[in-house]
Amino acid sequence: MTESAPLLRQAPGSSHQGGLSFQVEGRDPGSPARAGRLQTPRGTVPTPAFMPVGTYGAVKSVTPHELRETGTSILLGNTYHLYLRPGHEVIEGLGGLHRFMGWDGPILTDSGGFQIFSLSAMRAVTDQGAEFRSHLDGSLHLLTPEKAIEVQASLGSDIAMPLDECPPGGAARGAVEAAMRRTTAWARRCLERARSLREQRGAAPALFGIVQGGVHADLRREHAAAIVSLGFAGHAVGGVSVGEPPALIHEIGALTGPLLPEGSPRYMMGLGRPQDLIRLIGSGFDLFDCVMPTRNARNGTLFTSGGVIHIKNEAHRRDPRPLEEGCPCQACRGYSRAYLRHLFLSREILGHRLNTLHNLTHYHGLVRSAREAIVAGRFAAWSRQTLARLDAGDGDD
RNA sequence: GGGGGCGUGGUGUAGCUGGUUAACACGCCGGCCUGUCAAGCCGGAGAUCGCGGGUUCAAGUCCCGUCGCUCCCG
Repeated sequence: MTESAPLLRQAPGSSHQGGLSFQVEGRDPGSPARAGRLQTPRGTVPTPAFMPVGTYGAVKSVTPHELRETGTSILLGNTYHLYLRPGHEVIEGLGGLHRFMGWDGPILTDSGGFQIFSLSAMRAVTDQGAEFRSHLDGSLHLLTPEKAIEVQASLGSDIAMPLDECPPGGAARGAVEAAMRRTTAWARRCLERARSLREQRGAAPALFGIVQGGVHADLRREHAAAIVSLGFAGHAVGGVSVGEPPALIHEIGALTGPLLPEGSPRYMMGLGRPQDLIRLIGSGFDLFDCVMPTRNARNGTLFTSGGVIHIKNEAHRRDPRPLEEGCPCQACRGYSRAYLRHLFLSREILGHRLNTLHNLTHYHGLVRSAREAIVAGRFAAWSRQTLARLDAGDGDD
């Protein structure tokens, strides 16, 4: 973990790496898929990796200790939410987000760009930044690219995301192009602010660039080139699964993944279902985050290698079996589907916890299997078989 | 014994002075959820209105009887 041999040969601005290094340890001969190791000052992340979403400084219903048990190696936190509550300066005063929430592993923070998009009813975006109203109390705030970096730095984030503009799936081409230009301009400002912070304080988060471009192949190519040229420590694809036809998710991934540098991490933002992760790993992506395993757990949808289980369904009322035979999670080790169904229908918080632990364990197990398959040189077969099981089953086999 | 109130889908209730396919909540069944305003959202099944009779073009909605529950007075 102390070794710091940056492999960002393609990235000219290696001074922006913020203590990160990334090694590719295995490649699939038939696709861009690779297995790697992302080293951060707070620990190593074997890739492909899934990042549970801890918006408010907590992965809902579970503790950091339990997250470790599910296989979590890196978390996602959120600038927008923590800035509004309790306030980044409060967290900074208490020793930073890691100490505040009791998680000592790496944290990647989202910039708030997605909230500008998803809370669109209460915002106005200009070149200066995004002016928005708090969803908590209606107060007015201005989030600039510089501010986004400052907030993430004071949280103590290990990997910060630049402020970007994420147009909705149905956006007109012109709007997508405008969002790209703005995202590029903001990316430069974010890099500059990170550089100056590093000079002032001696430390600043590593920064990943974000590629926009909507559903247009030429725009994705153009923006990938623009962002890659700026020398980020890693690269993300944003603006995916924001309302466009689902089939395009994989097309965008297949096109854009290989356009990003091989020597640094590739992050597909906000994805996805297990099927999506498998395909995107096949397109060369290393990092993912998504609310799906945690939110769906609380809403009663549980993931297994045979497909999805709706735990509230009548079919599970008297089912003594675990969700998935052999799953190492707390829920599968100790409880029946019938009991989990009962907890869900009774709205017991234990149900939310067990369901969340199961879904995260399943997600981490999935990407770990992908990693092992890549290292073993059998990713193509693994991918085909795993997808086939998901497509065939309903989880109740 | 006398007087009053109530009986509407599984449960609890709406249904104004009678007028199209009886509403709501919860429950039940099913689905959705992709950089979390989300322990959330959407949909479906389910009552002919205690029972019998009457008035009326038309009754859950008025009248009579009856059964059940309930309150008050003896």
